[in-house]
Amino acid sequence: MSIHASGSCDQCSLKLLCLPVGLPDTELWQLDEIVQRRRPIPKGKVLFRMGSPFASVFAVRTGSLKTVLLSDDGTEQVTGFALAGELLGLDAINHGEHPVSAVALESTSVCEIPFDKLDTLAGQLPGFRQHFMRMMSREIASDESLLALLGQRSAEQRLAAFLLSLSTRFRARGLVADRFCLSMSRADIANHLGLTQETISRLFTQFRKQGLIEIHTRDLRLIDMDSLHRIAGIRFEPLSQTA
Amino acid sequence: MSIHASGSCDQCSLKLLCLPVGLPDTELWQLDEIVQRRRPIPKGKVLFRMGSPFASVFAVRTGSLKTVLLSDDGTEQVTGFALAGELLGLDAINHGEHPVSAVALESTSVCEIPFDKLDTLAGQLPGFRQHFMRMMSREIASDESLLALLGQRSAEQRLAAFLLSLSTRFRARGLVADRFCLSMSRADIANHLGLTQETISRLFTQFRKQGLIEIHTRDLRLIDMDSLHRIAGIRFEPLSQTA
DNA sequence: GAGCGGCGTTGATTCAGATCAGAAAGGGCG
DNA sequence: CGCCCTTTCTGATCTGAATCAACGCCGCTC
Repeated sequence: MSIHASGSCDQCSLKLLCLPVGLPDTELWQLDEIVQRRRPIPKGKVLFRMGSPFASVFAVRTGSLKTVLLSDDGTEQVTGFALAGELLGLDAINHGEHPVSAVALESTSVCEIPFDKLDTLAGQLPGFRQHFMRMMSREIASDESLLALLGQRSAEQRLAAFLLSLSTRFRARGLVADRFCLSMSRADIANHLGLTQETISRLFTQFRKQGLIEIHTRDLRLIDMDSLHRIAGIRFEPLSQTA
Repeated sequence: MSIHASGSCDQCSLKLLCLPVGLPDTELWQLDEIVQRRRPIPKGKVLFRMGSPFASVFAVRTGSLKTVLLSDDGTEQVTGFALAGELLGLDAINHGEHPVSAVALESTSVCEIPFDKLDTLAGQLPGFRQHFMRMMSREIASDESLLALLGQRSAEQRLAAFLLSLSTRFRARGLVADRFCLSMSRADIANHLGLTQETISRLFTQFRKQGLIEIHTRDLRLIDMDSLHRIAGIRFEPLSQTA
């Protein structure tokens, strides 16, 4: 049960990124009414576990998470990272259970939106329905970009594209685009990009020596974005909502 | 207006796989009314081109297509193959233009569903809305599995998994699971799996020599599915769990 | 502040799959 | 049927990233 009901969608700084997008104030309260605000999830703890029943979609309020798909043989794939304003659980609507686990990368708070109520609202408010479909669609499109990244690009290109994608997402959140903190470990980045931790580490030092970035453990600064773009080989269209 | 109106959803053999799923007969006619049936697309021709404006979702009636994402630098990624009963264009709802091109792999017929009408119907019929969301969700989940395939698996594992996945999809369409025709070229398979056509070719002969499959150009027979399953999903250790 | 464990870096070596180069097999068409 | 063109197959070689192996660093706890 959520007792921790600080804030409302109306007052939330993310309302231009998150589910409320496009909802007129006269309708926003209806969404607000079904949103449950939860107490923060500590770093390393799961929001939901792969295989667990699906009942709600989640929106990240603060912090970040990774989504991890565990295969039968024990292999893991970090399918994405979720930042503030992004939705989690869209992949679970179909089967009714989560195909991935969501793990907090830092202390993270989320809003819970019970799916049955969301669906009802989608029936009533065309604008909301359309926006929700767009968010699902964006998820598909961004997964496709990531597929192209994993299928066609060198390690160097992948990391450059990943950093630029993060940068874009931070900027969309009103943060500076050239200086941010990596909440995920090298191993998580590596896994997500289909590489190894050693390769990521080597690339970070290579980029640093080339004067493209500055990095101290997890504090990152992008110095030469143009070169990074050139390396990435893609004029980016964002990599992923969940990149 | 579509003049080529052969058949209706009600009579279509795919109605248990396609958009009509879960719609009671009393509502099916409403869907039927907005579906436009097109004349077949010849092999190699596009259904829609990357970058073109999005107006409709398409359902494959017969035949098959590949979806291709073209990057700025000219590299292509085959993001998927669409078989009968599957939807195309879901990734375009967000930006309003197609992020991929859809190319027919053989003579292929599709049904066109104008998205504005689909959305209206989604507002009116909860069952339809929920099913459509499930189809979008499934797309996301399956892209995530593919991500795991590209991120973590060897060439051998990728191809085995791909063949088994095709097999499953054919079976769901009432076809035999162990004998089918590959409508896509080796190059398409290779690209989709993040490999080269030479590797695919070598793997086919390897699988043949191991007695796992029989293959004559594009006519495939899966002989030892158990072994294919074993190949598709073994080895590797989990990766560090937290943060 | 000594010891410890998780993360990150660096170096040496290996190997899966890419690349390069042809040969063979179809397949459409005059 | 014979020609041409595309697709597929096979072999030889190369290479980017994985793997294997230490080691340093930082933040803990005791």
